Amino acid sequence: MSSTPVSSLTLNRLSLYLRSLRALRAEGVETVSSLELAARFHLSAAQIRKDLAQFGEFGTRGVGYEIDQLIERLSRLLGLDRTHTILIVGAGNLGSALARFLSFDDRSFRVVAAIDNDPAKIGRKIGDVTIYSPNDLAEVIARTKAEIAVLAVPPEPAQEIYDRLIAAGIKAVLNFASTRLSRRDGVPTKAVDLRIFLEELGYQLQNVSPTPET
Amino acid sequence: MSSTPVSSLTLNRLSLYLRSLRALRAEGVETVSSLELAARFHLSAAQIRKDLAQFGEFGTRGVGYEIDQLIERLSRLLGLDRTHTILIVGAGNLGSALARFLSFDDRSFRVVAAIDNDPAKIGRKIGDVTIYSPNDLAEVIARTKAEIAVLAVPPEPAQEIYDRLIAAGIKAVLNFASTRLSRRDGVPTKAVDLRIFLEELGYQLQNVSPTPET
DNA sequence: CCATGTGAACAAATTCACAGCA
DNA sequence: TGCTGTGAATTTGTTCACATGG
Repeated sequence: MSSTPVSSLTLNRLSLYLRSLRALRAEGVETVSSLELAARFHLSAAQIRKDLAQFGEFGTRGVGYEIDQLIERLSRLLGLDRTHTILIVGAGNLGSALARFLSFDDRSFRVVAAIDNDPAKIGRKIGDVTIYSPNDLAEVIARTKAEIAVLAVPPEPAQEIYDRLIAAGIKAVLNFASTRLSRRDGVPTKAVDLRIFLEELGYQLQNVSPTPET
Repeated sequence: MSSTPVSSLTLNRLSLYLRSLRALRAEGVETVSSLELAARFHLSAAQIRKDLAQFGEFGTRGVGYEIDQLIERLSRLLGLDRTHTILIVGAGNLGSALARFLSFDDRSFRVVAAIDNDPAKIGRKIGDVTIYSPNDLAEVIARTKAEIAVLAVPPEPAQEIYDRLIAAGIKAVLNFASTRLSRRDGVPTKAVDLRIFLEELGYQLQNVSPTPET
């Protein structure tokens, strides 16, 4: 099915385009050109066209893009037309916040369970989400059909837990632990390292006014 | 002072190198070559050398890098040798979690205050961090000398709050609101969009086993 | 002799500019 | 006519390979 492997950068922009398009639709706009979209949301027109063109011809020359249709197509492309189930691993401060935060109001993502090794937490709930013991990991994943694990545990046990998650059938991992995981082939894994973002800002702060970064 | 503007990519790798070096130092290692560092932490040796060389000659040929010295220099470079003060803006789920989570045990970053517009929260604390009213924004920033704002508010008011923060003297912003901010020149601003990370994984999940991304 | 530091080759991503179609 | 879709040019980032110096 897939022709060229799509880069992370492109994918992230598609999410952005989708969000922008939804905003326009909410305003009742029906058609938009790459130029309008770019001007409105601080993007690059040429890039929008390049990104979209990778997946087929979405627009009509001389007119632009039909918004509803483009939203529909991008949603399908990103897999947002079905629900992805999320398992929160580590119900500390960050894990709990993510459990609530990622309970978006839409149909694309749903937090189905949480795991924590603190006996005091097991059986309790974060909003609608129940916390289970690591002992029940495999059972919980099987029962809830959790696909994506959000790893919010300390760095030390992260690798071991990662391996166990994959052994138990998890299909993708979003890793908030500040440690480099050796990744399992075929399991998309994305690292989000909050400390590194801060350090980048720390650097920029010292260096008066060089080009601010994204 | 600064010669070439340093890319975000390079900067983020420097943070990674620093972390790796600290791990080595904790093991009592005193000297390391780019090759050893690369092998140990799944990095590229040539890239380590290129990245470091941007900032002067750090190593000695035939030997490698003296770990303590390199840690010292990288810390200084990234501005980690002094404390950066953080203001949490929005004390909802995410903001509160970040307030706790970013209270690292080291000297580089310190959360000094939080802001929220919910009257019920004002005056209360998240760990050691007191929550203040948006009305006191300027006063709080002046008193605490907060440099970095961590924006964890809903998308709608994000732009307005961002502008107010900068008017009140904030020097850098880490933005967790899922909205594109029009940024103020000279104020480093970094967006962290959790939704987009998930959507990327959502895409990869559909597309069986193409190259997993970082 | 050995690992750094670096120019030169390569690869990836972005921007330009225009041909071609509605 | 106007905007898409795209090859070509450019810029940015990474890897290679080696001369240089401790």
